[in-house]
Amino acid sequence: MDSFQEIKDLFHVLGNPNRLKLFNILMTGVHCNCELSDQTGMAINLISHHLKVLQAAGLVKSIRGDTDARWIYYSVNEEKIKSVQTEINAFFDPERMIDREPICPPCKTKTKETNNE
Amino acid sequence: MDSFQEIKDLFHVLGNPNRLKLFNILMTGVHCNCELSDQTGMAINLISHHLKVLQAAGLVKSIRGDTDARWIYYSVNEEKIKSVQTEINAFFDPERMIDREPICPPCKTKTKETNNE
DNA sequence: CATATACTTCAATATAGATTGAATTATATA
DNA sequence: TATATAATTCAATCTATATTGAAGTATATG
Repeated sequence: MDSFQEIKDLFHVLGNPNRLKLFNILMTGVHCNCELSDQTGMAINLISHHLKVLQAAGLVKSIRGDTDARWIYYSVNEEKIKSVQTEINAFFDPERMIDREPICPPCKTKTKETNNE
Repeated sequence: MDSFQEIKDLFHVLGNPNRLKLFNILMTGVHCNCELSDQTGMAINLISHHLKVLQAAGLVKSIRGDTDARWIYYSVNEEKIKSVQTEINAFFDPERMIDREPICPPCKTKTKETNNE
């Protein structure tokens, strides 16, 4: 997948405020479902839905509890976070900027000529 | 404005694929409206709308042409980009992660106790 | 001043996807 | 095995906002 596509997916997934809120909590460490519910006030099934999207994007992972497998613990995928940082820094890199002249007049003129013939 | 709010706004604004596409082009330098239209295939009024949102978020700025003031040239706000980079690196900083124990069992037990009394 | 060009604004519609409540699945425990 | 708990899935609805076409504004030019 090209890097623009990855950036696009990232922004799309984290563009939702509730999803971002959940991800932000997970960035501070492992949390169980009930903690996420307590801290956000979101319905449990809604949390479940958003975590699934975050997981599908590779940003988050989950493991079942070892003492009680009904509980599920969520955390960020640290490898993915690293690559996200790299990608995003490249995306916002001011070095991408080129000192250019917009070609506005030429492209319009061309159109005009074509129409006038 | 707190930094989470800024991150939230950023992701919301760039969460739209067309807006991201426009911003991505502007990251490579100044462009006129017609170039943006050529490169994206988007309707001119739609471009105008999205640029306005990008501008309201402080990400993009525009100036009218000096030879012909009908033309408008768009570019990214470099100062803003710098602060965005800083904020976003802080947001994704793995150092935020704390090695903690989810408190799932306690919080449920507490609820149960309260209900049983 | 009238017409053309570049762009924006407005109002209406379309659409993706967020949210909700109910049903379902997985695990644990009496 | 029956019941309770934790979480997910499903189907239906709601909502924000993207998109479209038409009208409006600003600037330029004959």
